[in-house]
Amino acid sequence: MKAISTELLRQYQLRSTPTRQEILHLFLKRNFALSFGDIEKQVIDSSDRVTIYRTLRTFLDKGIIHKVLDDEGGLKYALCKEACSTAAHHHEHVHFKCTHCGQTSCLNVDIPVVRLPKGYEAQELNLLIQGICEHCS
Amino acid sequence: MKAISTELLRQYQLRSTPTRQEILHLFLKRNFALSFGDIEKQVIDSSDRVTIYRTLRTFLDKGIIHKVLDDEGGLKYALCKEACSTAAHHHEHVHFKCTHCGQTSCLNVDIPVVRLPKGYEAQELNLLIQGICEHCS
DNA sequence: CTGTGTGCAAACACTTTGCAGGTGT
DNA sequence: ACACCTGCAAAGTGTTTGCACACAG
Repeated sequence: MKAISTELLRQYQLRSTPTRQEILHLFLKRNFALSFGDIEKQVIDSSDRVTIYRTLRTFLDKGIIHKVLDDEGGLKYALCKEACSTAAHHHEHVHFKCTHCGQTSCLNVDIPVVRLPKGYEAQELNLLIQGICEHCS
Repeated sequence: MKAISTELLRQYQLRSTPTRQEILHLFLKRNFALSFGDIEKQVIDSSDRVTIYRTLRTFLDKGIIHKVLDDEGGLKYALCKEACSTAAHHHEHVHFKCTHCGQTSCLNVDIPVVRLPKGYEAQELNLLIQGICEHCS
């Protein structure tokens, strides 16, 4: 696993540091979106809060992770997987938030086609579905 | 117009005060979502910032307005219209944000049906579309 | 060795809370 | 008259910035 994160960092031309390894590791371990708080809890002993902010921003800039928003505006982060890069480039996925366990993840479903009123032209589409996930049902 | 906001306030059993009138007025005048900043700019001379926060919260609680989120997590507010109350009760609409003029509004389109993977059950759906609006195209 | 990353402290922006006084009904 | 609103000040919370040192390449 460590090999994967090391490889990822090199791939994106980022220096390999403990904090980056740890955070990347976290994302690889879980396959759902993590909030700043989630991440902080796991690495606060080894890294400063500020470093986490900076690391996340760096990852965002490089396109390693992307933002995920829930209905209340709560911000989370998730790894960009193959799906991200292939589609019209990130943000074109459907997110699902379980109201029971609170986990948010990317769903691999087709993006629905929406008929817009005259004069409107869609460029990007964000869909958030809330409900019960496969684990909690 | 003032008559409308006065009527609205009475309807929701809220006292009619200058700040509430003014803010309600703003929402009635524009038919797109307003951010806290948008509202602040218009009423900061006559009302305190704190009062605006409290007024918005009151309106939210009473269901006069609802939150609208953009892709960056930016928070805006919009009047609840007929559509809001009829549908499975608020949040069940499609929001459109124009990348050109920045205005966000509720679109009156059908909510698409999404086929979820096995085990998932949808309860609520939020759709944000970004692109060019009828005015900017 | 050189430039980037990190930790710490402080600044900053945004939102909430407490309280005294003012206002709508 | 009474409950509810408002303004001001202060406390919270979350995020960013400046700077000196540490470390990866």
